[in-house]
Formats: sequence, C-alpha cells, structure tokens
Amino acid sequence: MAPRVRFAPSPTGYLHVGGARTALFNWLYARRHHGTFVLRIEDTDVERSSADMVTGILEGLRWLGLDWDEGPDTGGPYAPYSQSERLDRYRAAAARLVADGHAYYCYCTPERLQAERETAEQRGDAWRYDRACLALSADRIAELEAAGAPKAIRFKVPAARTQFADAVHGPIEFDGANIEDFVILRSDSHPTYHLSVVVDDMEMQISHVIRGDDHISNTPKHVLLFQACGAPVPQFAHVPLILGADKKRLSKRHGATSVTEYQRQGYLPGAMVNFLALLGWSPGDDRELMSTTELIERFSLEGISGGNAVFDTDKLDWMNGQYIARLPIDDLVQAVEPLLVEAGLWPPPSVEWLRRLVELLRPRAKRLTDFVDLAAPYLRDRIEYEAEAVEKHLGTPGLADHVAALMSSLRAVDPFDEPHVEADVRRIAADQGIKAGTLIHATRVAVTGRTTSPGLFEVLVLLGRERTIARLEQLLNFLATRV
RNA sequence: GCCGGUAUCGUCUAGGGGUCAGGACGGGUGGUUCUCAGCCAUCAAACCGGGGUUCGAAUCCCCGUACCGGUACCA
Repeated sequence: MAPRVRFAPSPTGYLHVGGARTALFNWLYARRHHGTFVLRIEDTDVERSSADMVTGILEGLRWLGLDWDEGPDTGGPYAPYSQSERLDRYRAAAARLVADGHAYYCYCTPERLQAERETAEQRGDAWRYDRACLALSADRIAELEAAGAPKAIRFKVPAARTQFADAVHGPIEFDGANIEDFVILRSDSHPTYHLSVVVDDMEMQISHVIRGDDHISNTPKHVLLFQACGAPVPQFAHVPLILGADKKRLSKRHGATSVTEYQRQGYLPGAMVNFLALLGWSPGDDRELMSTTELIERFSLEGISGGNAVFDTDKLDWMNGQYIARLPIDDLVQAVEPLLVEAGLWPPPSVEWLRRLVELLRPRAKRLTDFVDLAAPYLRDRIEYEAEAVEKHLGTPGLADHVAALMSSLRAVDPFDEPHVEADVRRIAADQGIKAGTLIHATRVAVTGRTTSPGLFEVLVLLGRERTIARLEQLLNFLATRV
C-alpha cells in the first residue's frame, strides 16, 4: 500500500531548517514510494500560532520545491488540515476514551500539581500524576460538578511496557511506570498535542510518522493512544536533531535558522535541499551532489543516521557554489538580476553583456548575493580605487607613460577581442621595458579599482574599447594629481 | 535526579570480526596563471574509555563516560 506521510509544523515560528529537513525527509519518502505527502498545521496552541507564520511556512516549503498532495490550501479527502478546525473531533475522541475506560476526568488544579512537582523536586524526586482523580467517589464528583469545577481529561496509562519499532533507532521500549497519566484534553476543552496528533494521524490514515528525535519520549504515549482507539500504530522514524557549531540545538545564536533567511542570503533551493538531505542521511556511497530526482530515487529511512548533526555553513557555501556553477546561465542571470536592481547597479549595456559578466563572475560566487559586490565595478561609471590596489599596483615609476602608451595602442587594436587585446598589452609592456604583470595589474586597478578580478583580457573585452580607454584615462588623471 | 537516544578525522559521513578505516567540507602544500576564484594533484587529520567473547575487535556483549532529547492543562 502506498505510504501516507505528513509534515505537521506548528505555526508558532518561521520554517526552521530542522523542520525543513523533516519535511524534506517526509517528502522524499512519499515521492520515492509514490505515496502521499500531507501538510497539516498544528495550531492547537491558539496563543502562539499565527496566520502569518502559516503563510511563511508554506512559502518556505514551496521555495524548496516540496509540494504537498493534501494540505490546508489544497484540501483533500481528510480536510480540514488545520487542527484549529478539527477541535470537535478531538473532543469526541477524548469522550470516547473516557467512555471506554481509557481516560478519566481530572479536577486537580494546576496550582496543586505545580506544588506537588516543586516539593518532589526539592526532594530530588520525579513526580508523576498521583491519579488522585481516578479514585474520586461518585459523591465527590457530583460535588465538584455542582460547583462547576473545571476538569481536564487524562489518559490512564497502563502499567505494562510499551514497545515500538523505530525505523532509525530499532526497537525502543518504555516502562508504563515512567509515563504519567498525561492530559489529553485541557480544561478549556482544547486538546493537547498528544491527542491531536494521534487523532489526526489516525483519521488521515498516516502510515509513517517521520519526525524529530525530540519526540521519541512522546511516542509511547502516542502508541498507547492509537491502541486505545483501536487504530493501527504507524511506523515511526525519528530523525536526529540539527545542532549548531557548538553542538547545541541550532538556534538564532548560531546565525540563520529560517529557510527564508537562507533564501534571502542567496542560497539556491536545490543546494539547500541537497545539503539538508545529507545532514543525517547518506545514500550509502560517496555521492554528494545529487539532484532532487536522484535524492528521490536513493532515499531510504535506513540511511538516516542515529546521531545529531552539526549544521556546517562552510559546506553549505561550497555546495551552493557548486550549484551556481552548474545552473544554466540564463537562470543564473535571472536570479541575479533583481539583486543588481536592488543595489542600483542597473541597467547593464545589454542582456548579452550581462550574461557574459555573470559567466565571468560565476566561479567566484558562493552565494547569489556575492554577485552584487563582484559585479559592482563593471556596472558603475566611476571607478573608486581601493587603497590596497593603489598601494600595490600604482606605485610603479613611470607608470603614467606606460598607461598612456597602452591607451593609444588600444585605440588601434582591431578586432578588440581577447587574443588581440592580450597580444597588445604584452607588446606594450615589452616595449616599455616592464613586466607584463606590472602593466596587467595596473590596468586591472584602472578598470576595476581592485586587486582581483576575472582574467584581465576578458574583462577589457567585456568593457569594450570605449569604456576601457575612459577608465585608463581616469587612471591617468588620478596619477597626475598624485605626483 | 529519572526515562530515552547517540558515540568513526575539526564537521557531514561510508564501512563493519582480518581494510593502507573510504569520500566530502574545511585546513596545508604544489600545479595551471596577470590577480582572485575555479580546476587539478598532493599531505595532515578519526573508530570515546575500560573490561570481556574471539586466533583476531574499531566492528559483537557488558560497564563507564560524554553529549543530546524528554521529564507541562507547549508543540
């Protein structure tokens, strides 16, 4: 049977890279096995959830190319896909559990529970709910009801051991004695996470639950709930967490954590997906650069590592550079264009010209945003000389004469292409009795203001004769004022 | 504290009773060259510790340690 998996983010924040990876693993699994990828919004925490966050999460997933078959916007056979619209189902399920004897009403006040925990803590003990309300007499219950006491519903955890098979960790077992009678329905009649996930996974026929490692200790509760509801228990796969460089859970302190932020910083979605896929998963061989199609073909739950993984920005940068290098040139130009516009580096002389510029700059860029700085000298009229460039390359005695010689020679070069321009520059250097490198470096400063650039002859040809000469002239003026 | 998980180069990982313990990022060195980047070559770099089992353990078992997660009327 085709698997049904789901990604169930809670819209209490943006799409975190950890969440994105969980979504990716689910998506890859669904696509690999021709199953269904369901997107469900877990917004039972009304206080902390917001519609904007939902929008942001959907946008992040779309940017990564993770499309869902059923979800809050697309609908599907098990709609609605937002938990806030499914509250009646949770209440019904909770009532059923009470009726079946799997759950019971609890009138304990949060204050009392809190106090118990604190005193236990002081003794150094763990405190689990003492089942006070399980033993309530009928009279007492009537009394509480008459007084209108608020009541929650707790699940009656059996004493037996609960076991489940985890696709990445193998068999995991918990002793019922270590699991307290957890609340499934709050006194305000909103479900807790445990109830809502299970009810939804059950109703939505989810076959595989692929989620973060941090849910392992919740899983026995969920297994118990599935069983109490008489539903089949899905296959679980708990994927390790993503850590920062200091091995702490990845957070704002470590830099960007939201996928939107990575998008803004100039990472390509393909690179992001490839990188995330390799964080905690391996195809089993040495392949690193894989297209989404390949990822789908090779993905398996067995390939997921058991241990947490550190998010290595250096490797992401490398990978992004690889994707930039392989992107079809027109796509790359299109991606860079808005950044240049935004930076006021617009318009270029022509589309072909811009394409050539991007081609020259491409191997030097790790992120799309790098193009802005890289391209700046070519898209501005005035060249500003960097101090280091002046110091290193403009101090040659008699440089003005050499530059003047080059300038007049360049006026006559025909055609103005790389081989001819190169031959010309080298000839002038020889005529002037200086090393070609000296003239090349000075010319580079003239046309870019910098010490580094793509190959000089390519740059000169890109700029064209007129602009090259204008910039050499600007250099001459600069040299004149400096003496 | 208790419960659960994890442990191979700095990082992501492959492998798995006998291997030169492989790859990638990052780092070093060299080559290409007008610079930078890229590309190519090359080097350094790891099986958490202790006990078993075994002819042989990094691999299997036990213990310990470290790290991570959970321990809510959050998700």
